[in-house]
Amino acid sequence: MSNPLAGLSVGAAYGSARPSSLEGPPGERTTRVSGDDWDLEETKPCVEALERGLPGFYLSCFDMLLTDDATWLLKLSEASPAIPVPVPTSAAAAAAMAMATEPDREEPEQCPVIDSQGQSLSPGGLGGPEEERSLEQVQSMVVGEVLKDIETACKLLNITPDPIEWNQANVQKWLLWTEHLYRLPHAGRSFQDLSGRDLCAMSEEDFLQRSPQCGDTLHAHLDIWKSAAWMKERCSISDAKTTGGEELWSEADSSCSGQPIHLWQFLRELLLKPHNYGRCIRWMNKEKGIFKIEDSAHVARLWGLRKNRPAMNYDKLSRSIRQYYKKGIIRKPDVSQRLVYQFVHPV
DNA sequence: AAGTAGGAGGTAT
DNA sequence: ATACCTCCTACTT
Repeated sequence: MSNPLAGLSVGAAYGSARPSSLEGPPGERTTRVSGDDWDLEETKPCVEALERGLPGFYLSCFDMLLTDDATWLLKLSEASPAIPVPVPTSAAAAAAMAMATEPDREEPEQCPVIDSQGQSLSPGGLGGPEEERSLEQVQSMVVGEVLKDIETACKLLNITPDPIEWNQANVQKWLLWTEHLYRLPHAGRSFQDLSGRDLCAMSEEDFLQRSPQCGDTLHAHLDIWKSAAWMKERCSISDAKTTGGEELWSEADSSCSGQPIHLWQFLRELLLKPHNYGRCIRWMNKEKGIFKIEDSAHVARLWGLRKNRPAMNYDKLSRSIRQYYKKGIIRKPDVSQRLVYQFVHPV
């Protein structure tokens, strides 16, 4: 309950943390293009290492990311002097998350999940509960490490965590940083004239257009930052809630209720936080409950994150919305517009 | 191309 | 049974 990250799914990033028997449901109709993206090698040892106290959790991928080449630092220092040496503690986790958040790249049918809805704070019993608990530890640890990394990067680059606030120079710094961290070819020039807001509005295709080699990777990493901003917001809200008591948020936020969240609740949560999600979903007429999905892919991704469904997309999300027509929860407004829906019972 | 609509079969609780 | 998730076809914008 006080865990601000309960209900947050980073399970996708650790796709194979569950036994392989869960790898895919029987009877699925399409072939899984490639499961490799969802299998972090040596996950099991990693989890075990975690349980033992963790040092070197990310080591298998970490050494690859370390480098003594510091030329990038020189470039960066032009913009922000006196920078400490960065230590990307959770670079591997971030990379894994990048894969997970990248929308529909390969559409894995189903990947094993860490169910973050299960409020399994049950005392460490045997077998199942124990495993559940350790998976939760993994989850929150990954989230924590990713947030920490981003915080470090922010201090280092002197930029804000939320990409939307970046100016052109900030964007360049972030690009340089990301390119260095993940050894990507330089593409900064292709993004020269863009603010953070521009960047956030760009689809993966836009990224690829500007940088065919690594546009997809950059887009995925930006997604991590966006998601992190989202998580951070949740944290602060949760903290505020525990100190401040029950108010408006508690009614809207279902992440603490223990019940699996419904899609309509989730959409309303997003709508109630325009500061964070106004870019992807917003009220057109709050009184009438009419809202517009501005960025269908992003909303779908958020929903997939929340439900541990990495293969979620707008096609599926919208199908679920359409199931609400019959139930009288959501409908199309009288004047039907693309991506515009209406709550039948607005609050 | 992306969105809309709804059938059909599947999973998880 | 409920609430999706996934896949699909047909149609519209």
